[in-house]
Amino acid sequence: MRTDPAGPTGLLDPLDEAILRELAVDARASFADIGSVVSLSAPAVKRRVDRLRERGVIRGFTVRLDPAALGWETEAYVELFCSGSTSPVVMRTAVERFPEVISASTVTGDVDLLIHLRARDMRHLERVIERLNAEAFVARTRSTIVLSALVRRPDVQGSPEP
Amino acid sequence: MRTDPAGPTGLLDPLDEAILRELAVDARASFADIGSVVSLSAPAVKRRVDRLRERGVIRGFTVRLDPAALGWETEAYVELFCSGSTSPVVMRTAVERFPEVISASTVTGDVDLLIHLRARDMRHLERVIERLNAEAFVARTRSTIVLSALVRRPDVQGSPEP
DNA sequence: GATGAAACACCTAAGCC
DNA sequence: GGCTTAGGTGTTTCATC
Repeated sequence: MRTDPAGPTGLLDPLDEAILRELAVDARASFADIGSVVSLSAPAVKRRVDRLRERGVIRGFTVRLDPAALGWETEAYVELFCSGSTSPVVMRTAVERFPEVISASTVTGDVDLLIHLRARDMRHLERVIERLNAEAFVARTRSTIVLSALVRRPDVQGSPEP
Repeated sequence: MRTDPAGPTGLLDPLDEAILRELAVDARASFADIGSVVSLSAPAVKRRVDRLRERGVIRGFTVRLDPAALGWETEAYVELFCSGSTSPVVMRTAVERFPEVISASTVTGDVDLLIHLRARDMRHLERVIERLNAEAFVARTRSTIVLSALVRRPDVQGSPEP
């Protein structure tokens, strides 16, 4: 078995890190191209990528889209205050039905659920907020509209485990 | 020039939409595989993908990583209240230096800057918040820690235009 | 203007050392 | 981890509609 220099902490081999950096920049890069950057042969890169997928470090590969080019011009955070003690499963099921939702998390503090979403325009956003407010478990909402995006970096894109 | 069924609104051809859906699920899928789903030949798919890249709809392809598997277990939102009228450029420059920051946006409301970040653990998060607080233009911060991620969907991953 | 078939170069994947 | 090879893929060209 291969010695894992990362150990149980989840830290990675420097070569694995370099490979992930290249894949983050261009996930369709060939193993040979990645290999020439990290000084490894193509098969060696493939083996490491396969292993990273097996380990669950790599969840998959996806396309980076420009939402504005697709007509999604409005971005907002909507905080949900829930009535009584609503279970996370109920929240998740309800919120998942909205294609506008990018992420939804239960959080510490007054707010029960923090939602990050995109809408085509303000009119669309208004309708989404109304529909969120209409959910049975939602007591009230508080919205914050994004004025300008200063930093945008890659983040996890896989669905959370059930 | 090609007739754009999308028009100036930014909406897409149904075939382009289908191709983007496939790429969102697996950005390393072969053009032939995508073609068999959308009923197009591999060259036709490639030409459409090339055109989507030229148009800026596709910004690139990236890897989806599991932060927990990489040792990033803590996720939080930090709201920054800025002293006086700090320019967005100053905010951006300062915040960009933090590798922990996933996104930073100027927003409506009391808060001046909303930051989404990941840290290895609570101790790490605490240090990041301290460092953010130490920035010259930061009056105070308010933090919200993510308890559990209910929904996580792909979002833009390209850097915002300067 | 867009598509599909074919040709070639390149890459992936699975075997070897 | 590198090398080799067989099969698959990306990319270009060309004819067709």
